[in-house]
Amino acid sequence: MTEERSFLEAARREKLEQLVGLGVAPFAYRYDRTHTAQQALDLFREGEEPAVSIAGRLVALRGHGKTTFAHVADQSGRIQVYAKLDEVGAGSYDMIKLLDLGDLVGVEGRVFKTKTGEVTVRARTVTLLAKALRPPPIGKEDAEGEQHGGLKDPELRYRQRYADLAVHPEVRKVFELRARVVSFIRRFLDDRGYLEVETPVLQPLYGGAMARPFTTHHNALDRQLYLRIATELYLKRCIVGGMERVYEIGKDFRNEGMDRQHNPEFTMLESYEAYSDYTDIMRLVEDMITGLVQSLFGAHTIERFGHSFEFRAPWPRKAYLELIREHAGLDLGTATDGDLRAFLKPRSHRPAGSADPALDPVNWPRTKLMDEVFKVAVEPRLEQPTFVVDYPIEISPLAKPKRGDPTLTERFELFVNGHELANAFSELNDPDDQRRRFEAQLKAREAGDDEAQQLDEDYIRALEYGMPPTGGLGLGVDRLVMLLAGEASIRDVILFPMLRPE
RNA sequence: GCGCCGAUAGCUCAAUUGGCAGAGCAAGUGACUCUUAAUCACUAGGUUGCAGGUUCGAUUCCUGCUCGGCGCACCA
Repeated sequence: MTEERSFLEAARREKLEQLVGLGVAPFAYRYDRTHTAQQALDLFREGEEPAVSIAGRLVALRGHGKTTFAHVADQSGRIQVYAKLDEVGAGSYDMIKLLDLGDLVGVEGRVFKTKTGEVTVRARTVTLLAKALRPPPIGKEDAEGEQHGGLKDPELRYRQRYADLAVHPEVRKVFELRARVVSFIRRFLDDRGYLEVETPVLQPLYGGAMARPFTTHHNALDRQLYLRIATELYLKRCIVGGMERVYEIGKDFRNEGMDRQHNPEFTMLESYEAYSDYTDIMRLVEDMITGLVQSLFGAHTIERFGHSFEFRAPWPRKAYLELIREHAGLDLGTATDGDLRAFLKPRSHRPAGSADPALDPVNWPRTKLMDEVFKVAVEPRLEQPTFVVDYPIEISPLAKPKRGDPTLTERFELFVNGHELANAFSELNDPDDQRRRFEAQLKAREAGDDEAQQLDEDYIRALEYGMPPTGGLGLGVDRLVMLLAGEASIRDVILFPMLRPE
């Protein structure tokens, strides 16, 4: 490493030594900042020169011999700094000449306006707070505000998110939005009497969703454990125990492919409310998301991805089977499996004689065919917020049968912009029925569906103690943030997304 | 997992049919006490992702690998 260090870093280390030679401590302990950059800008009044101390990273540096102009950026924004030999003193100016782009500095002085009209801090003292030994991948902004250079390589942006954030304030905005979303959800549920709880990430059995898990091993117990794929079954155990409204916002882990909508670990909100059903949960979701959009943007309509999304409630509720009839022209009451395959054939891009028989629609059970028809024909059409309700019972093993039609369940999924955002149901609380549903899942597993759920005896035991009727919700937080931030890739709403090792 | 595309200086990008690897910014030295993509002069900066192959000669053509992007599959 030492001999491989680039000449750019060598130059910075050389300056570091010169600074030490000048008696400057290159890595300070603290700084008394009185104003952020934005506060300092706002402070300016014509004819006044208020004193401020600001601190931040040097993002532009223009030396002119015995004067130096710079821009210092902090979390609030950036402000110009003007340092003049006569005003900071010769010793201090020697230090200023050794500063580099990327260094962290504190500046104390008075706010004034230059003759070209930019509000600026006229430095009285400049303090080095931390020397940057590596050059920041900083771009330049021209008079029209257009960026030149900068960090564009997406791999570097995700791998070195610290550099991405340091150089691109707009990236930080996405994560500020994310934080406001999560904080709003907490407040919303807390205000409705929900209790936030934490359930196990390491689980002896995984359940609550259809997915392949990560496995791990506990040494002292010498047993295999799974990273959770959902919090569902534990949260409902809480409901059994009399915690009538609970939620958890946490990471789930699914051992599946990665693409711009999937990261192996992702953030899920799950909430459960005793004595309510899925219609209550629909209203809860409407209230939560319309409230969120209103609180974030002060409006019910937002423009994203070239479309306008209208969040004003109530949102349309459309039955799963109706939508398939409407968009695919298939009546699932009378259509045969062959009809479904015939519909899928021209629309599905699956390789015909694929090596993996599980990928060949010819071998799919009817439920999977239906699901595929829905995915291909219906999902892309669900642009505006829409509740899809009453899913077939075979693909909903944790939901109560629908009143009046036991082939369906009281379940809904919320779709926006063609993507599923939430999944919810009237929770199945009949332990004997739950056992039968698990057993059906076991059969599906034996038939080769490795995402089918496991039979959780302890969960059934919990239901046998009696679970009140309960409405439950799962909501993908990353997906919600993607929609609200207008980001097409999940990697742009996760600070440190999963990447292959360098 | 499959397909397509990509990887060149710290960053952003060039390089003609295969013929000495370049620019802007960043960096170094000098000049400059209201500049703002500061300016001017000079200087330095490269194992062209890795490993092979073809060729007198490879950034360029071929094969394999690594990493990434996009699409498909899986899924939320």
